[in-house]
Amino acid sequence: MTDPTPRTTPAPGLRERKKQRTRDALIRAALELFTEQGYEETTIDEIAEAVDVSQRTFFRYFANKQEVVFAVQDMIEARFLDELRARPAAEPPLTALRSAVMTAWDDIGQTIASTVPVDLHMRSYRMIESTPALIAAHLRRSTELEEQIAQLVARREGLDVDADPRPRVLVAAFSGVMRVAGKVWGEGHDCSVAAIREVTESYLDHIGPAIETHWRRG
Amino acid sequence: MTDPTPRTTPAPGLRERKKQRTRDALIRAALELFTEQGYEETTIDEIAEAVDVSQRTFFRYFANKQEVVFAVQDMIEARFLDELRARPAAEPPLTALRSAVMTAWDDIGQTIASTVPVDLHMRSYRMIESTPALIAAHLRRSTELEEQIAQLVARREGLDVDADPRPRVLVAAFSGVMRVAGKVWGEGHDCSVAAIREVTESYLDHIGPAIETHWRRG
DNA sequence: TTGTCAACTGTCAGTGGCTGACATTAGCCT
DNA sequence: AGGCTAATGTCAGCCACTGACAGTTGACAA
Repeated sequence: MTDPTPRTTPAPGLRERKKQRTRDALIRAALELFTEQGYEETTIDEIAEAVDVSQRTFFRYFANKQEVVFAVQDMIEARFLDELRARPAAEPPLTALRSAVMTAWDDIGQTIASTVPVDLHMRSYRMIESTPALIAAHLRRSTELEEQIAQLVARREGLDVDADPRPRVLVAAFSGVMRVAGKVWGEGHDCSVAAIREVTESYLDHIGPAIETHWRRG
Repeated sequence: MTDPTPRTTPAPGLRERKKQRTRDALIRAALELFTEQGYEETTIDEIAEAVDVSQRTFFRYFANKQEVVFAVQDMIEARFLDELRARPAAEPPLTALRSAVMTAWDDIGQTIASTVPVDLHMRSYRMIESTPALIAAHLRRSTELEEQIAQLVARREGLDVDADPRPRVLVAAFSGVMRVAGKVWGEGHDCSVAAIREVTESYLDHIGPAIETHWRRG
């Protein structure tokens, strides 16, 4: 009766599905509470109670209170990095970054929205930017992600990140643009995925021509 | 008997001096413990006990555990901002920044060293860079300081930070260089103030000519 | 189907960061 | 000297987080 040949994942059993549901519920409940009454004002006990699990269980899914806030970002970033790794090596670096972002955003429409509605994600973004402790965490995460991207870009081009400054510079510029795009989206009223796609695309168009000189010595 | 006409400060009484001593002792003890056994591994109780005050008193001097780590940086930054404000308006922006840094470092030799030995300060710097929670806090503080500097630079030049991108760009470049200089100093073995002065100066020399075009419309 | 194993969860007790309330001490000022 | 007020100690309590132990529940083989 059961089909034991799924495409890639090894058939998630009942246990795995249950775990996933609990995790998703915790994220949703946490973000809902955080955005409604504030991050500091929300207790882990409240979150756990909303999902009807023990406080201890919360900490079995998330190492700390901050982690649940960035769970969605984690998914998006992981997807982005995967896409980036999958881009053909022949593609110029900025083009690869751009394509990866776009593909990632498209997938988010399906994958993420099933966990957390897009507008909740947007409200969370605003909450992060207005909570000192989360701003700090966000900055740290950003620098770590930048470093990862720089490493990937360098490998694509066969360069050494420490010897050649161009990967880090490109990634810095790219990240700066992405950051501004995210900010503009967060301040706007359009919570759709299409909106952030649009904004990102137009912003990337601006730096594109300016940087996209031929890297690889011909 | 008492001289009621000090130059600027209104004659610190016994109470004030005592407070200052307690605060300094707390900072010294905290940094000493942090650098020796680690930040997370050190308890507020330990710090308080080392200075022979109650835990509650610690929290009357510092809002939280992180604050004591950055107390010295706070002094340095405050001094730097003061110097920057005092620079003549005729000076080109980068020159003003450079002069302010140099003067600040010179003062640190006297002012800060009396609170915390320079080598302890250097060890603290290394500890911060290797403690995730402190890295995050450090990044947030840095962006806030950058914003303040950008505001000051903009005012000097009679510009609007939101309308003209140049202040923020200059400050970003300046901060980047300062950051690298700090890193290089932290990795080196020379804990003297002269060393960091030297490093800073040489690094600033590099970007100087590149950016120092005439800003003010002549 | 059943029984075993391992994973998931709840409970409990405890640590450490942090705060409010209240009493006590100690510098300041007349 | 004595009143005022700031600084401190004490205590009780909240909340984030953790280890230990026990109970429950999927997974999997006999």
